Amino acid sequence: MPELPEVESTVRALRPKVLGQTLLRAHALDPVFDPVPKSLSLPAQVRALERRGKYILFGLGDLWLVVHLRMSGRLLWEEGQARPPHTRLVLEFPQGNVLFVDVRRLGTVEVVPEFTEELGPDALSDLSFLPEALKGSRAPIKVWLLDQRNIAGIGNIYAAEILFRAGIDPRRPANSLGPRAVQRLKEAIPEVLTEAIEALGTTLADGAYQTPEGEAGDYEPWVYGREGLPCKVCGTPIERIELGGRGTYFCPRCQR
DNA sequence: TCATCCCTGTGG
DNA sequence: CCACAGGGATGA
Repeated sequence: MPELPEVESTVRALRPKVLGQTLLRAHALDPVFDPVPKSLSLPAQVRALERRGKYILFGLGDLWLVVHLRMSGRLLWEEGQARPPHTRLVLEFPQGNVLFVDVRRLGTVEVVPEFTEELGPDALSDLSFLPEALKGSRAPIKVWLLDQRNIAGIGNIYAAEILFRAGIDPRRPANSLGPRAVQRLKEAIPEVLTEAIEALGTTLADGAYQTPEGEAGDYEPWVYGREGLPCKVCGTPIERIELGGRGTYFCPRCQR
């Protein structure tokens, strides 16, 4: 589910709840996360809450509690005793709890002294590296955008949305993009991601994603998940192909 | 660079 | 029943 806009929305909603607050206890409801409470020295004050790509980092004393939501994870803020199905980990604060909920159990929570993931520049940072970086790869541009070592934060929904906005066929090799296409891509990335953050992300029909306070995201994809439906710009049916093992949606007329 | 796997649920 | 799902690690 969660890509940069959903993760950023999650962090923004949680920051005022937990920044500077004291994590009193951590409680694993899934044996996979038993090591987490043990490896923390509690109570500890939350000195930072940050997003790096799609990772969420809680700064706790000298340690980082690192969360990756993968496909179906989410963090909820719960002031009562409610424990939704598939709650895996509870972080207890004086005024409420942060719940890590994850149906598919692909998400990860780790405690580390240092964050060492090898991530490319954040998708919302300065993108002037793009032209040179793209020259070095023959991978389809959509596959390139999904590789977090190239650029961090873009996932399957927004890769499709960004390439639609930029008018680029997702199958084109990265190194085949001319200067004008690269420029459009460079502009489309922050435009799409910023709009999605303002909408609090994308909540698909299954309703799996919600903000920590239970709100749905309002972003409405132009192409993602719209196979066979008319392109909102030109009316041509949206196509679905497979790229890099993932479903890939695009408008064959608007994207070349 | 690809398929495969991790895991669970839903929809066709 | 099978296909597919917002992500990513792994090994061939």
